[in-house]
Amino acid sequence: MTKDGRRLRGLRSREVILAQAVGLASVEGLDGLSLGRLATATGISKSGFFAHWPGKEHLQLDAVDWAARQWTEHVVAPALRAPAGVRRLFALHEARLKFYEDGVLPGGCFFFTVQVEFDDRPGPVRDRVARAMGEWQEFLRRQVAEAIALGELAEGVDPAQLAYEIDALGEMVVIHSRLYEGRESLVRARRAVLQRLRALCPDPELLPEDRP
Amino acid sequence: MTKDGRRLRGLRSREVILAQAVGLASVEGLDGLSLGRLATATGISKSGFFAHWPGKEHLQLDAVDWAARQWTEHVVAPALRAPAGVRRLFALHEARLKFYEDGVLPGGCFFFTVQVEFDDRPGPVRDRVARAMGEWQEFLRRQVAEAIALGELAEGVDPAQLAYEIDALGEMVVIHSRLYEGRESLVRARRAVLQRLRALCPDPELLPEDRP
DNA sequence: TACATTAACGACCGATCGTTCGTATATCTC
DNA sequence: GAGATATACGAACGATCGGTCGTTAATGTA
Repeated sequence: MTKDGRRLRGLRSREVILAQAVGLASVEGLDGLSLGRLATATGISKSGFFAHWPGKEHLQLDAVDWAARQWTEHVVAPALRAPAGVRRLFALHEARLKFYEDGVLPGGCFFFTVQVEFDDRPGPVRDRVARAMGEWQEFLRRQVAEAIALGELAEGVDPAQLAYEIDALGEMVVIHSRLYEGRESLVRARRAVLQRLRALCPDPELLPEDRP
Repeated sequence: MTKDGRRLRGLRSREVILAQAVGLASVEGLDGLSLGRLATATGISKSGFFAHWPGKEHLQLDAVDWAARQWTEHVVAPALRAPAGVRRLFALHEARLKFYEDGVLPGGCFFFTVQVEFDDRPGPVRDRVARAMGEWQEFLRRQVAEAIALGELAEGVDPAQLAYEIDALGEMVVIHSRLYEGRESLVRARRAVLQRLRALCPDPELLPEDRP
């Protein structure tokens, strides 16, 4: 019935604005991103934003949710196609590296930039970011725990500790690869996790070889 | 001869300004830090800065150098008191963790914040930051190489790879510990490196025990 | 068809940004 | 002591910030 009405058009604008906001924020941060620049980037007037959000902060909150959804689609969902256990764990790590390598976001990683920006600034945005990242880390831990339960990782492994290390190597790529060009950082992060998992896995054949 | 003359007073002001700038920048970034706030924090008028630097960017460059000197004094120098090899390598990691734990800088780590801020923004500040961080990583690699040369690490170890992993675990602490309070992140980063080094070291007795 | 809602705009607001300028004064050099 | 130099200031600049307001027009609802 509705052809291209006011409501649908509004939803589309919302989507365009949020996508641009997440992309720009991955470079200059959610607060560093000014409404003026977002306006010129989207072709929508500054004051037009206030038809969708009561203020900048609400737009920021929605941007965080949008970025979380994007992360789920690009990283979590593809990895879930791998069989549970150590293979899914490594697929998760590789999907993340691919996300960075493909340059899905111009700044590399939205959450990385935004969390550094807000970690010392209490408020709703910080809380939302912390929650989203907490859920991701919890998800990582659960994958490790599942691999242990399946007997695909040594029993002595501490899920939280291993998840922490894998996450650290993933984050480091964002830092390193942006400051020094080249794929070196990607290769190192991949090798580090692969070596670690193969060493802890009773059946290393489940994982790709270390030096193909 | 000079009691408390213009020149000496100038040097002191410079020091006060840079110290404050580095502290504030560790929280809100070098660009996020505004001259107005720096003025109220130091008690020196905004326009007074221009007696020392021709513009904000030059102040930022000096702040990077100041932060690098601080890092050398607080992290590198103490670790150099440990004997070369794997002990010095681990002392370096521990000195870094202590730097974060002591809260020397209100934002945790100057270079971490600033590099995220500038990694997508070409210019002299970015170059200076990249150089300082490159020197630090090169220094780390040399410590690994020396440990191998001394026979304190297995021969197959790739210095760049191991240095990369140690650095990643150190950086992760800044992210993690600021968003989720508590020392958990410090403990994990310490354990991860300690386990890794003990596993690679022919004489693990050189290093502290894993679970004291 | 009548009326309320929604999307979007341009003009404008006070605050803050980095920066410039003229000025005052204490210190260094000669 | 004279003149140059360095430190620091207050006032003001144009630009940009997030945000308000009144308005227009297309759409949704009745």
